[in-house]
Amino acid sequence: MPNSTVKSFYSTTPIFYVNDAPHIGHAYTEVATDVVTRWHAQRGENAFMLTGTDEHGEKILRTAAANKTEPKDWADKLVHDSWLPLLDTIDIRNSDFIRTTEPRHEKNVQKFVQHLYDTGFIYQGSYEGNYCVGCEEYKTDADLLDGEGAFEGQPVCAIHSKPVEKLKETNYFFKLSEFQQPLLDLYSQEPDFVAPDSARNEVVSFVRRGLDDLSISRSKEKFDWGIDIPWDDSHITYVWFDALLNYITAIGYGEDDEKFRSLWPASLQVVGKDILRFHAVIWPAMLMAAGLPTPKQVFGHGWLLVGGEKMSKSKLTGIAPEQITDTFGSDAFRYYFMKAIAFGQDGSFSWEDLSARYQAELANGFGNLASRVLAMVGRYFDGFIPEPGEYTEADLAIIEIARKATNDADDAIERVAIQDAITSVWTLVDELNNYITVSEPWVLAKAEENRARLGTVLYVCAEGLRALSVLLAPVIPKATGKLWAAVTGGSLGALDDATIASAAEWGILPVGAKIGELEPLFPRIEAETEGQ
RNA sequence: GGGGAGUUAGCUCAGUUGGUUAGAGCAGCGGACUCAUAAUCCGUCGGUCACGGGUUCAAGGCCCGUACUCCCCA
Repeated sequence: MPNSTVKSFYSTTPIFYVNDAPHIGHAYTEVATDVVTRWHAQRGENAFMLTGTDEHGEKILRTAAANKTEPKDWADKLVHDSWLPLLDTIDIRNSDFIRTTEPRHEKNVQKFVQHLYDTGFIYQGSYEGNYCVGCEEYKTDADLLDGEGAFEGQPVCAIHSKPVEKLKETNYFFKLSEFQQPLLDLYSQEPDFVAPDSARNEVVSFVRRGLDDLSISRSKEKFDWGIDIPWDDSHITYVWFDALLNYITAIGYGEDDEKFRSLWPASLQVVGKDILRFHAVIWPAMLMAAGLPTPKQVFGHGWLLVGGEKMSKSKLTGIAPEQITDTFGSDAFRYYFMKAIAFGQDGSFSWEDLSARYQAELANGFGNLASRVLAMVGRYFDGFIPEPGEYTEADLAIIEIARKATNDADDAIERVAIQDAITSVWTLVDELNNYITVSEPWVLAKAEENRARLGTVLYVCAEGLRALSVLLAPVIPKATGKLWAAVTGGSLGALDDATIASAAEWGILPVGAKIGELEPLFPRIEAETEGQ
């Protein structure tokens, strides 16, 4: 429901290459984008998150053939068997899911390409080079190695170790070279366009060295699984050119101007650092050529390292997200990767660390806090939220911490510093646990004259839980949903409707509300050797 | 060959523009407490900030070099 008076926040993830097997790297990108987007939604903004699948290209055509099926059927199967389930596994709340084989995409990619052709940014040329089918791109000599074994004497792709094919074709080229200066201007005028700084530095130095025009078509003689070049049906669009355009075709480019204008330019486009160049160089150049605004920010995040190495299926360290969620749940998955790793830097994953943080932070820190507070409200006040009396210094300190945690976390999200945001929120978890110990409600409960004080202490605790439900909802939506339901007892409506700002306010929980039951949010996990 | 990032307590990491005795969490050790998922709270142990030079009144932070790790480009 686009509303012009409400700020919009449009975020994107890269689209999954449909042939890949989902692993925690994919899930990591999705979760990060989802957390930031949910936070903006919780602020009351018109938040829209896009993800999807990239389904064109020679490799998919070949895989489909190897599986004795049509490429579209093959992609259908993978989307439904792998990618949609992945989003469910890690609790992603995307607003839309674009597939590059959908008419809304194909048709409007053609419009875009035609527009660039008409305005002279695309021209015909010829290209000769060594093509690697695995990479789906031409390789320079430096990318090639001498073949070994069966491929003795042939140049092979350094990545795939398979022979490259010598190809010469007439192609259409995008005048990327004309955008060197405009891109450099963009980077300097909008320093946050590429983040973090390390990524920005790489991009800037790359563009400073000059840009070559980019081949954006492939002859159908080779394969024809792609989008036709509209004025020349002997060519199809190069997969990357096709794929990048998903970010605008999904939101109405070419056919729904109102929707498109309400969301574009994107606020945040999250990518892994391996594909940063496509998103921070080629993509903005394409948009400039078409006269469209560039996204506010392209954020390149780091790799997940397993045992010190980049995780990949070929190194057999690829980990399927369900391996983690089956044992720990989706909330723990989301929390762990967001809290343990500085977003933007490489980070190491280990089962030991995951397990330790689950136990120490989620079960003992947060989950147990919820249990002890609700148990005391139940035991001492029959489950009714007590009335607070006059606040002492200790109470006011908690109120202030809730306010500060909210503001600090909000600032951190603005910088896409997800880890910092959670750390800020966690100060409230820790301080509440501390507050309870110091306030000793179980001692107060022993003497009737302390009844008022006991009520105040537990009201402060309950309000703290209310604030935490809101602040942690973007990260651990399932657990906070249960906690919210229990602590408000339905007195404050839906958690989704509670704004971030309300977490910084005090005294919102109605006195006399009946709390609900709460099962342990993060039950202890006995087996410590899971995940082999 | 060119460029970028990194190397800080057993582990994972913070350390703004250089400025008092280098921090956190976890793990370890000692204690307190019992509302709670044997949870919580307090205290404590622990670092020649990769190595070698240099600039400075002052460097984990700046400069030069070396080693190792990773990434991008050619």
